[in-house]
Amino acid sequence: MINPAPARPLSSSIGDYLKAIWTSSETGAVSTKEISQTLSVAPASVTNMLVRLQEMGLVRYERYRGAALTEEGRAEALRLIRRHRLIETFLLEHLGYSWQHVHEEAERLEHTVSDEFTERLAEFLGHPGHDPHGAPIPAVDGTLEPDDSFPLSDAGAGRRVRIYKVGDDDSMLEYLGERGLVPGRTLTVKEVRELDGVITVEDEGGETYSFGSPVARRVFVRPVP
Amino acid sequence: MINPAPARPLSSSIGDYLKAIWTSSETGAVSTKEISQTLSVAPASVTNMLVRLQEMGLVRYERYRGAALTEEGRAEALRLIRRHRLIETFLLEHLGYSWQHVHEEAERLEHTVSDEFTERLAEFLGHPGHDPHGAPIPAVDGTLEPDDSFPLSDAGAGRRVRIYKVGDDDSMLEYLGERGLVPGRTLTVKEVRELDGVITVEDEGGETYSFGSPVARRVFVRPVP
DNA sequence: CCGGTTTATTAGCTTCAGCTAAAAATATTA
DNA sequence: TAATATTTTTAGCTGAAGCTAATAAACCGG
Repeated sequence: MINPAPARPLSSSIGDYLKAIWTSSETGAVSTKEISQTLSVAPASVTNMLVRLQEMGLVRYERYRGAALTEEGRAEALRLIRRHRLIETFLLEHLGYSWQHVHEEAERLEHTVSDEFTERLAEFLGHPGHDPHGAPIPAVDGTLEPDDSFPLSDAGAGRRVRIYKVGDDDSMLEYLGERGLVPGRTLTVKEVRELDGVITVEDEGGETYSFGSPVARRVFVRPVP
Repeated sequence: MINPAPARPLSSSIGDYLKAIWTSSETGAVSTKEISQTLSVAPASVTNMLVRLQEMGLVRYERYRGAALTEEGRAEALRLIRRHRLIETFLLEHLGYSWQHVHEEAERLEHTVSDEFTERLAEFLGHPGHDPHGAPIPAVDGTLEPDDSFPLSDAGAGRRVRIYKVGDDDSMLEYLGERGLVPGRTLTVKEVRELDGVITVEDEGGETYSFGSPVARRVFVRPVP
């Protein structure tokens, strides 16, 4: 069975939990506190919800030990992320949204929209593989392109890299967008200054730019062969 | 103040009540029963909600006497209807939805979408004045084109009429759409049979069609000068 | 104008998803 | 390792928005 719709439609907050867990679960289990912070919800509420999510089979959870998604939970999270990214793409490319406003709107819409809407939208958009931040869009069958990118701040001097995606922090996006730091751009790292982490890069036209580490940590790149 | 956004975002069920009241309020106050049926909700729940809606200033309500929208309630209802019809237009014209599926999706989306989304979508669609059923789309300032159409079943023999809108009953829409009974079409009424209410019309190409009264009551027309 | 039918309301309960405050478990550090 | 700090859980509450069952008002036919 590929990507079966959940029996009962999941409430929007359930989806928020799944996404939050998915996002911060690169390293195993996720703590109550972490979830509570991502969702701006009291820790006690998180505990509560985790118990329920476990009963629903979406999460594995052990008291005082944190939570992780089950296969089913992961599938549901990826479905939401697919929706989110497709919707973002639509808002940015067709409705002229600014990067600042997209995220919030997409966040709300992704919980409301049906599978039919999602797939028709995908069709309308020409089945994009990435959203405009460069983040890969999970496929209908729950497949997600492996992500081997790393922060620009970790690239050594002399490296040639291509921007893969940019973090989706609202104010940062605007800043990066204005400077043309968008996915697909190829840069050569000229210098990484030990002292303060300032990194200097050169674009294809020979222009050079310098960024502090807060920026460099939010621009993800991959090596260019 | 033109169309002020409500202080707190209204929950989706509140919107459902407002729309339900608006829709069945051509003749003054709306009864608890009527609302209860439109929304498939127990009468007791309706009473409950009406009290709250009154406290919020969206509805005028007197025990045992029914409810009517206040100016504020009406404005909110029209805002939702504007959203609904714009969304329907998008789903039908750009995502290739069938008339059957549009309504449900639009119903859910209209509660989620922001004003910004609505207006950007209106822009994207070229600020249409009517949705694809022919129903007028309320303007941003809450203005709604007066509707002087009447059911085809009430048009006397010999009348020349233009289809203005078609009822949005799901199965009916498909039926009508297949026969090209869409808004804008001009027809001449040839005969209205007393006995069973069957009405025979001729289109501009000289083709004739006959419809029983269930259909004829759902096709709204205006006289053609 | 009285009695029955229909429609509305009240009272009291349920579920969801949050909250606070207090208690318990785990982690850290002196 | 003991004391302190941090994190997590438990217990119990809140507010929406629904529900049922019982009661009350309004309407209607004889």
